[in-house]
Amino acid sequence: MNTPGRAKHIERKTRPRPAVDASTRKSSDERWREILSVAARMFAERGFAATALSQIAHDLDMLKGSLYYYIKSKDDLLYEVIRDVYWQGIANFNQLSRGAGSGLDRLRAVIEGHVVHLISNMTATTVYLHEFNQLSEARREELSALDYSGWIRDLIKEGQADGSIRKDLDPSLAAMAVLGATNWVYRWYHEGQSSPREIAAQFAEIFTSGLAVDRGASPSTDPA
Amino acid sequence: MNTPGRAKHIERKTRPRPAVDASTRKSSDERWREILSVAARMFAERGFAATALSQIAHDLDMLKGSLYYYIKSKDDLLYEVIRDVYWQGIANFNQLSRGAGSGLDRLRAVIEGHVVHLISNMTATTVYLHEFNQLSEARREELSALDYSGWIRDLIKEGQADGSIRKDLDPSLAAMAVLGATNWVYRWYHEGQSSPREIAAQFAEIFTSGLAVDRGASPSTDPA
Amino acid sequence: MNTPGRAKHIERKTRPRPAVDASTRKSSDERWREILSVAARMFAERGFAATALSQIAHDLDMLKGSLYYYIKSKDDLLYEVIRDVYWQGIANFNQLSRGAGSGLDRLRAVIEGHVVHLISNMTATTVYLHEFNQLSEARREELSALDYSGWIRDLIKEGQADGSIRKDLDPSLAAMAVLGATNWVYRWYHEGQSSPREIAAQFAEIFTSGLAVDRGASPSTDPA
Amino acid sequence: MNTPGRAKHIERKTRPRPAVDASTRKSSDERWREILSVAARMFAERGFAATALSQIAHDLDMLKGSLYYYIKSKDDLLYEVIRDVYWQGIANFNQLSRGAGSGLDRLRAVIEGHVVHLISNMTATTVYLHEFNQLSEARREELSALDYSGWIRDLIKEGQADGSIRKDLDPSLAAMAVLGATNWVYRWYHEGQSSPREIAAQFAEIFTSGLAVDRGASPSTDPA
DNA sequence: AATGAATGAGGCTTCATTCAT
DNA sequence: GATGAATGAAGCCTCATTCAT
Repeated sequence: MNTPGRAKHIERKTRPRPAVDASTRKSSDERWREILSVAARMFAERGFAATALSQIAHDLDMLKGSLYYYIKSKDDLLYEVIRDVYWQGIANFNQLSRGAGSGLDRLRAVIEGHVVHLISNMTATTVYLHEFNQLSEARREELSALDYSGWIRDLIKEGQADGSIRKDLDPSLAAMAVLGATNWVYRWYHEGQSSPREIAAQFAEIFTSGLAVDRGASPSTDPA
Repeated sequence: MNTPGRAKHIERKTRPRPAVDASTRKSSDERWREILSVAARMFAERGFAATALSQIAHDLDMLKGSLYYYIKSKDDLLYEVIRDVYWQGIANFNQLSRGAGSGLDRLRAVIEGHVVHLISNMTATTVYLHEFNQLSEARREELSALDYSGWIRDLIKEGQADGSIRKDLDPSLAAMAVLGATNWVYRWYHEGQSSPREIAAQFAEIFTSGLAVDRGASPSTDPA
Repeated sequence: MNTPGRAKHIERKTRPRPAVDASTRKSSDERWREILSVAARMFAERGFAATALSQIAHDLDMLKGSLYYYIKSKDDLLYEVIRDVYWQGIANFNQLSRGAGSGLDRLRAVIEGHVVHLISNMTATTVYLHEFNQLSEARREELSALDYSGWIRDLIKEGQADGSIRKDLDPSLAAMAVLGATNWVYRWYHEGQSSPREIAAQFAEIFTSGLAVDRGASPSTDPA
Repeated sequence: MNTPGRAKHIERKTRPRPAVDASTRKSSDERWREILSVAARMFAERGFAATALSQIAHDLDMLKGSLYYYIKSKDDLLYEVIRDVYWQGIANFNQLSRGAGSGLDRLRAVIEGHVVHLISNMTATTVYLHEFNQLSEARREELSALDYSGWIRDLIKEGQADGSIRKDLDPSLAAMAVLGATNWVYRWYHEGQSSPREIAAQFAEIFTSGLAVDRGASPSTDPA
């Protein structure tokens, strides 16, 4: 597991795009987004290794060879899809955990926000969560700063310190439980079920109830 | 989310080698179990689609073509790996949920038992959970009876009926939270961390606390 | 029977190369015709199942995988080779049988025309006649409209109706005799023998004499 | 084409069979005949190259490896199937053409006998006629003595000499017509159609009428 | 900004054949 | 008289990638 902290200082590299003059930039950029979108969808649906570039190209009404105007390798495509959602995830978490309130309060906010964010970016998130290992090792390392589990664990520790969270739980394991429940959403959610907000609220409720100090046993009159 | 990754653990399960007397030397059954074991390990490590039969054969010191003495297709191999753990999972769950006690009590037993079982069969479980969709459609349908989420949901409903579980939670969503937390274990567990039993106990504790009735009924956030 | 054998002749048909002006260099269409031609020749020489795509590719100075830019499967190649000659055969027959004259006259024209056509398209005809059963069932059905035997039978019936052909012969069997003699040409013809027209004329003569009315009506053997 | 004559002096080689003691010989021999029979059927149905030994073995309820107790190679099987019918063909022809009467009379007998023989041995004949080229070159040469076309041509020449057959026909071409019509039977005959004798009679009638001297033009009063 | 025609490597699968038992 | 477990070669096919146009 990784050292946590508030999302380290990592500059965002500019996408490797071919030099295009100003006039064509606009449309090329649109095409690029289409490509990413189609690729994300197919990687999510069938898996990275099981998706052929020719299939992606087909859905875009172009030939597979033409994709190489935009990418240097298939791995590029996976990387770009994941990088997008990766940075959004970091930004999202930073904002969520920066709030006021006890550790438990902030944990609730994080759970809710995480679930909503995940569902809002379902396709890319699915690719990120399911296909990360298919990235080249270099790229996997490049994208290793995002460590939700560490961040959540720290939040739990803070809650234990400020008396809002039970001390009999292992912060790391509790963090894994939270992360598992929330990440797993990509495996079962589909539209038409409960709304994202409802899911988020219920999950947050379950975990805050589960982690909160037991009023009966050890009342929360034990501030840090 | 957390930097995802599967194969951190992937222990080589020692095969339950049936005591072979001298006359039965090197039975085909033994070889078949070796094949299943190696295949499971590699599918778990690199993914089904990214694993070549030649790699599996290489690890077994045989030629890739020779695998076809045992299987009819690569899909067969995935199927056999998954089928094993699939039936064990069903059997395991049946036994766990059959116990006495309130719905909540049985839910606790199921959570604990499920986590322990999952960790005990880490490799095959990883394949089952991560590569299920790579099965042919026919096979996916054949293996569609295993519905942990439905079973857990029913358990929660029973708990709500017998008064042991809060009625303000959606049983389906709560079941998904439980299942997500427990299934996710395959994504982060590796030996040397907390013991399986410890993990199981803590997860069970978090969810039983979270779902139990009789806490101060804190549906709405109740800031300090 | 005779020592059977197919490929004695197998001339390399010169492709009808559409006059290409300088701007249209090396069109894909030209390559495709080369592929068809080479495939037809090899299928005729060694049989479909015994011909490897690698052999075809080798003769074309390309890699076997490259063939798949043009075809979807090996069966495709057989199909395309056969389809060409199949339609030509239908067109040819239609024209031949449409002529004026008695049934016998038209039968003579058909026999002559059929033999000439067959020899002119020896390679493809050989593949058609010898490898038809190697087509996938779907394709065999697709190409089931060509029914020389039925057409010839009808011609004979017409001849019997108009009094030009003996009525003591079974039209179906007589048609089979005609078809067998003419189709069999692909098994023995090779350049340097009698000319196609000569063969055609002699075959036509034999059958018209054999089927014609007005010979001394020799149904029963009439020894000298 | 081959030098004709009455089937040269060629001794029949003993089948390459493993040395078996007298007690087991009987049953082994039976099994061998079963093997030949199944192989012939499958080669006739799907073609030699498209038939796998495993399919033949399957139909015999044995394993493909076990076939090698009886044969040394797949080619062996084809060879044995063909050799049987090959010798029968030679014997049959010898007997047929040895009769009395004019050349035309004997031609009639040959046609009739050939058709009946062919239909009586349909499966093996099909393999012989359709798969001969799939034999190894050595074996093809070994079985090159059977030359129906030459024999028939000679018969026709004799008929032309004795005045029973028209002199305006090329004996070779006429022989090919006869042979084509008769051999082709394997391509269309199936039980439930006209009886073998009927087919044989009609074919003989067509060709004797077609080849006979025209009573009007050149009466058969022209003995050798 | 893309096409068309490949390449080359490698993937899955089949199959004739072997050989110890 | 056959089995069981391979081998090794080859077959069909896929696919990421290239490059001239």
